[in-house]
Amino acid sequence: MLSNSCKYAIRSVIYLALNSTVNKKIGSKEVALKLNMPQAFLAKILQELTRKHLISSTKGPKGGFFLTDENLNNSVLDIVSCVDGLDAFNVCFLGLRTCSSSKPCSVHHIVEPFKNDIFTQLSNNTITQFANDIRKGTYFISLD
Amino acid sequence: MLSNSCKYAIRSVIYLALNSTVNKKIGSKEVALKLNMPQAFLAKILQELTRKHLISSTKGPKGGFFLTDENLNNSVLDIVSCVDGLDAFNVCFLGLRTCSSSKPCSVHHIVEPFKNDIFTQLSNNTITQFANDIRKGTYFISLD
DNA sequence: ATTATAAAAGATAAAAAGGTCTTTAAATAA
DNA sequence: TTATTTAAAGACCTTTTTATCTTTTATAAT
Ligand code: FES
Ligand code: FES
Repeated sequence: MLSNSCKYAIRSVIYLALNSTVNKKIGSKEVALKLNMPQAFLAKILQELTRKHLISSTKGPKGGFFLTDENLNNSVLDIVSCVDGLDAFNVCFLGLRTCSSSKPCSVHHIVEPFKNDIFTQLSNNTITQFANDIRKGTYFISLD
Repeated sequence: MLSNSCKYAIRSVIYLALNSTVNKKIGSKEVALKLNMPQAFLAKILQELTRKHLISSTKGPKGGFFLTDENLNNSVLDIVSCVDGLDAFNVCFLGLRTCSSSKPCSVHHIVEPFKNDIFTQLSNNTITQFANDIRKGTYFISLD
């Protein structure tokens, strides 16, 4: 459902939420290492997120990526929207031209509630909230 | 979640279930036309399904694709398994190395029930049963 | 000022997915 | 038996995704 790039993006942003501050910026190298992602590829993705103001960065020594309060208040769906777009939430599981309850495919009744649930979960929660749940140990984002 | 090829495959097989018999074989041309799929590409997919005995075919005049009783009793998951494999049902939505309730990602509690539901729906129902629901008008597979 | 550091930019490339085209083989109808 | 029809096979092409490498730019520490 989500592209590889998008998965990398989400986990990276949460990692930054958990581990960086404006005084402790983190390089793409560390993120890639800790979350087991291809470094150069991740750098590109973070670059795009920066361009779209979903994360922040500065160059040079002690530079790197970090999240401002504004960045932290974005929803995870903002990340998805930025990297993949929102098409995935509108398409039919079996490839019908449109996904709708008036002309449902054979699995629509299962798929639609799921799409709604996941959409709600991703749009109603900020990066901070996702990060907090990781901190608490409720959920996980790394691979160890 | 499913590849394009797999979506084509599922809808085609259901179309064959609804419209073909051993005495009324249907060419890839008709299926492609009726379900709005690229004909040559679909031919390749049907070819593979034939090789794996999920559908049947004969060459020559009055030849084409059709389903035997045995074919009709396959589950839709058999199609998915043949075309895409079953990986999609095991991977983590956010890209963690493993998807498990013991180390869940932030959306696991939503994704896992969905994966189970859809897996059950696809594995517990035969092609015939899917076709019957279409016949009844409960669900749809074409695009008109 | 100089140097070291890290992101930005951009060119390049490998792999996978999606799709087309041509030739060959099998079956049937005439 | 010949012509016709349709799937099978296989070579080829395009686009998207995933990824790497090199050069440039900004920044901060010295
Ligand atoms: S119509 Fe197929 S998922 Fe909604
Ligand atoms: S751990 Fe992410 S979907 Fe199960």
